[in-house]
Amino acid sequence: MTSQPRSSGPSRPPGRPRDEQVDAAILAATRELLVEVGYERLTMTDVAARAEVGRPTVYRRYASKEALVAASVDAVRQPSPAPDTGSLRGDLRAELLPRAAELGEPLLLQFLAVLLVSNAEGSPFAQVYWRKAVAARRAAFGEMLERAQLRGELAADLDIDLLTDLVGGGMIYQALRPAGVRDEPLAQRVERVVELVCRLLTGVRVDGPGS
Amino acid sequence: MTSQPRSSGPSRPPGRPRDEQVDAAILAATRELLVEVGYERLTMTDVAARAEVGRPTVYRRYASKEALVAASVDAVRQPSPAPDTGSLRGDLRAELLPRAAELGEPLLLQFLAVLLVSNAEGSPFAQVYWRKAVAARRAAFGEMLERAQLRGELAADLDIDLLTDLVGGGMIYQALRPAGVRDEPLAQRVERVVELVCRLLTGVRVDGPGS
Amino acid sequence: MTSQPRSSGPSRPPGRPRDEQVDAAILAATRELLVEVGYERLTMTDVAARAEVGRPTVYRRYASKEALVAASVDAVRQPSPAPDTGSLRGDLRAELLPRAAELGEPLLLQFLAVLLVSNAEGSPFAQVYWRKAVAARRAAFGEMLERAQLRGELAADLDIDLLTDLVGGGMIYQALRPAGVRDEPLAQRVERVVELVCRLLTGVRVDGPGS
Amino acid sequence: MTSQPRSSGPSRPPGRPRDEQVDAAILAATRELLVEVGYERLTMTDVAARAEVGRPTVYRRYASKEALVAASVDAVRQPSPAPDTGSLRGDLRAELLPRAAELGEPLLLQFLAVLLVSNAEGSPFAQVYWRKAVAARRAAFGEMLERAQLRGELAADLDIDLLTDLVGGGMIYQALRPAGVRDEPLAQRVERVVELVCRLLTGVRVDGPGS
DNA sequence: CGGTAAGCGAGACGGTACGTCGCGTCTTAAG
DNA sequence: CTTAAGACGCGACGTACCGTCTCGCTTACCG
Repeated sequence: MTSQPRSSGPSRPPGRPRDEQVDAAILAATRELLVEVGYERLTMTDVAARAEVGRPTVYRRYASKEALVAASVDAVRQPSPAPDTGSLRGDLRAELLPRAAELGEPLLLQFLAVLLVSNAEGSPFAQVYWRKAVAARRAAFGEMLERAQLRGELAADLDIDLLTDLVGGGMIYQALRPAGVRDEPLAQRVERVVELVCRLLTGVRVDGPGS
Repeated sequence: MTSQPRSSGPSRPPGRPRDEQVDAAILAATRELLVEVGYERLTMTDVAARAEVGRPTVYRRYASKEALVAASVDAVRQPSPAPDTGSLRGDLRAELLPRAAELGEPLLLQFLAVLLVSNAEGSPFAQVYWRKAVAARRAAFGEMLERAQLRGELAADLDIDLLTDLVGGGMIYQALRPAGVRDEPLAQRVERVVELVCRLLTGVRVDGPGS
Repeated sequence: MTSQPRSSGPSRPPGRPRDEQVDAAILAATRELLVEVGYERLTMTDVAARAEVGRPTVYRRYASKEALVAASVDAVRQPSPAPDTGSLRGDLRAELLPRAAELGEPLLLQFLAVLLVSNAEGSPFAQVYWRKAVAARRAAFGEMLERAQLRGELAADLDIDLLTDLVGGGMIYQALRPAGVRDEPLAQRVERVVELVCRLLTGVRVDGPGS
Repeated sequence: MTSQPRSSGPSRPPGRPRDEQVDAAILAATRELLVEVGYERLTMTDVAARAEVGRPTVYRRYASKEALVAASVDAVRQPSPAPDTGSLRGDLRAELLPRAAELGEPLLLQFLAVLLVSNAEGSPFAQVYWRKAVAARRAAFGEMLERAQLRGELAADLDIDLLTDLVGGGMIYQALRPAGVRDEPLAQRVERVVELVCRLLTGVRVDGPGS
């Protein structure tokens, strides 16, 4: 395969090609350090050292620390389709519980924080990531809710985008509460949030509509 | 008797007391710069320069950038009691709309981001702030909901703490969405979230489950 | 004695008089630290602390570190008359050997170095001290040599000022050679220098002028 | 064969080599500032600025101000052989007058002072320099005197090492006397010292002891 | 198969912020 | 008016990290 006759295509650029193992090592090192020390205390020098790579080799791939971190986290997210279990309750659980598990991973949590800080500082990277990764998830969630509306499980005039924000915010909020303040495991807490959301969305009925 | 050391009382410590104008100038400079350049690009040197103060004078008060920022924002929050308008809907609006206005201020937004980053990095400062500032707000909100439960406006078995998370997360989420992604003014968007929350909490039942 | 009726005289200035014990403590602390850590590493804070005195109390007496050091060393030198033993050799020994002993004291050595550095930097303090302390010693030495000339022990046309430089430089040079380079005790070495000076000044006569 | 590491030889270390122009610029800047403001007022920041170099670049080469100054002066001294004119008088003049000229240069003077201060503070740098630079000069001077002894111009039993100290001290003393105290140019004064030394060493006997 | 263009590890470079320390001045309260 | 205590403005210190550069070497392709 090495002497493949060009086949056609964009005709690989001249010179030595980039080492893919280096690519992987850099991203892995970044993720590890991100979890271990956090964004602020992560240094390019440390990343290069852990990846057993020269510092310029990192910069050849990513122009800045911010870009490196973005890429390292981006690479870890894999898309998954919106669940379709047939019931709103089932869909919600199928969608949100895995999401909660992800939030429990320190890497994603860390990244979330970075995203927010960068965002607040007007970084372009935040917007890019938001549109790319967050928007997809939101769209899936939205479809899920629309199906529930079609089935009549959910009030048809509820603003789905708004609802998505509410549920998403509620979920993320759990993960961002400092560990020392939380009194129960994240997973359990999130489970209860999911239950609450189900109750609210399917129409609470406090003491009957009769009054 | 003349040399009696005032017996009890706080009896100021010896030496020149700290200049309160300096205190104020440092906090003001920090807030300004936080808004102008953001947390990462804020430097102690710049803070000192803007406050027209020596750098060690800043460090005398705050051991680190993190502590400085925490204090600067902390000083800006003033407590307000939970509203009591007599109806859940009125209370929610009275409580949440001012909160939304605060979120619109770049300073608080910036601080929120810092809080999250610091938190993820295991900083003690995040926990302290959380307990001090956030917890008070949450308690007020909780009382508000409890009154609604007593009045029968809200299902008595709803977990108020959970509900608080959900609403709080939904609110904050609005503020943290990158400006470029938002399509309507923050205030207007939040108003709609409040409406949505009202509908959910008071038991939606738009067209009945029957149809 | 405390209630002495003013006696008369220049009518003591108003207010609390300066504490003379403080004066002494400051100078003593300075000398100790000068010997222990040297001029560069000596700090006003340390001096004040060791003297158990506030820092401004030091500054009230001495405007700068340089002035403090000058005063501290100055206070240790006491004048002594030029010896007059009747012979050049006796006078030289009587004058130079005590001087050598002084050079052995770390304090004076340290001060000498400071004097030189300050001098090279054009400090006024160096000149003042030079004129005050060094000049007196030089004058005494000069008188000694003049008496020797009158007695005919010393060539009458020798430039005494020049001779003083030569002998003085030779003496100081001994003290300034780094301890690690010296191979015999300072006192012994200086004794031999004195002997050499005596031989040279009284007119060496190698193998007769006849040739 | 292609990857053979050159077998023996110095074989440059990996990485970018140090910029020799930077080396030179730093030393030059140091010398200039040393002359302009003196040792105490010389700052690493100023050196770096004048050399148009980052501050860390200076620290990469010299761990401290002391080491920097040592190197900067060290680089300026070039060895010269002991003169051999055939007569003690000629040799003395040939050796000492150039030395006096050097002493007239502010740089060397400044350095001399630093040497002394550092020495008194127990710095290793002083001893190193002493052994390296001073010892060589002393040896040359000693050889010169030995030749004079062999020729019978100088008493054979004079201790040459001691004599070297005496003459050296006398010379340096001239340079270190504060400029404001000196009344004639350094060069002229030194010339007279040389003359005096010649008279003393060759056995003074101006008008005989008889008169 | 030798040339050439790029990748690579290493590390120096200019710049900038950090957090500390010392200087010399000031502002308190106590005497 | 002196004293002890200590805050203040200033500015240097030595360190760390950023992002760029320059080395000598290696690795692929391309003629």
